[in-house]
Amino acid sequence: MKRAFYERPVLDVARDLIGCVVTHGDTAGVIVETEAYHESEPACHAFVGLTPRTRILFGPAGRAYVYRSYGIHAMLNAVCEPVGIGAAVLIRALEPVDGIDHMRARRDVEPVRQLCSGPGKLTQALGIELDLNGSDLRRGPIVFSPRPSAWRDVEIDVDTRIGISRATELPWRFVAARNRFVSRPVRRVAAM
DNA sequence: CATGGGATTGACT
DNA sequence: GTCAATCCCATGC
Repeated sequence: MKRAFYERPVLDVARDLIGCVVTHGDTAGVIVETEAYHESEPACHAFVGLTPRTRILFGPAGRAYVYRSYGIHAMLNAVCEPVGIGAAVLIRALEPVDGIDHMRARRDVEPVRQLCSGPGKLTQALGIELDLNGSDLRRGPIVFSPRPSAWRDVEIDVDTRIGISRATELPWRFVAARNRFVSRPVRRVAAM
């Protein structure tokens, strides 16, 4: 997708990324779960303002923001909104499409359902690490591409975000309806 | 420079 | 259901 796709309001991008494809090397999957984060709310890293860590978030849209969570997991985000506004979409789950055996080897688990069903799992399955922070999602090595035709009219459920302690009430989690590859089922469904 | 807290996961009770 | 692992970085002295 072009830069303009990511320069829009982060909630729109989070919704529209459902059904799009993430590719890294020989592995790829369809995005089935996302969350939006925006500098205006305290769950977003950019809430604290411009620091070395949040520099990427405030930069040009369409780049990867990759950070380490709990000292263990890498989290993949797509930076959104115009330069100067800190916002990003967290990629929380993929439906595996390509390189499934490679994913199995990296994850050391067999069932396809468990390969990318969580933000830390999918980065491990795709081999995404912190060195890709700031990379361009159009040029690679991580590439985001538009919805395949089968995903054109995907139905999307909305729910509150997972694993945060602040701004927990915001319905900023987006999930492909009835999809079995998500990290957790939706609790409070508000179909769109 | 020391401290504390995670946008999580997997193992275990 | 509980809990520890483990690293980055924001914050405060």
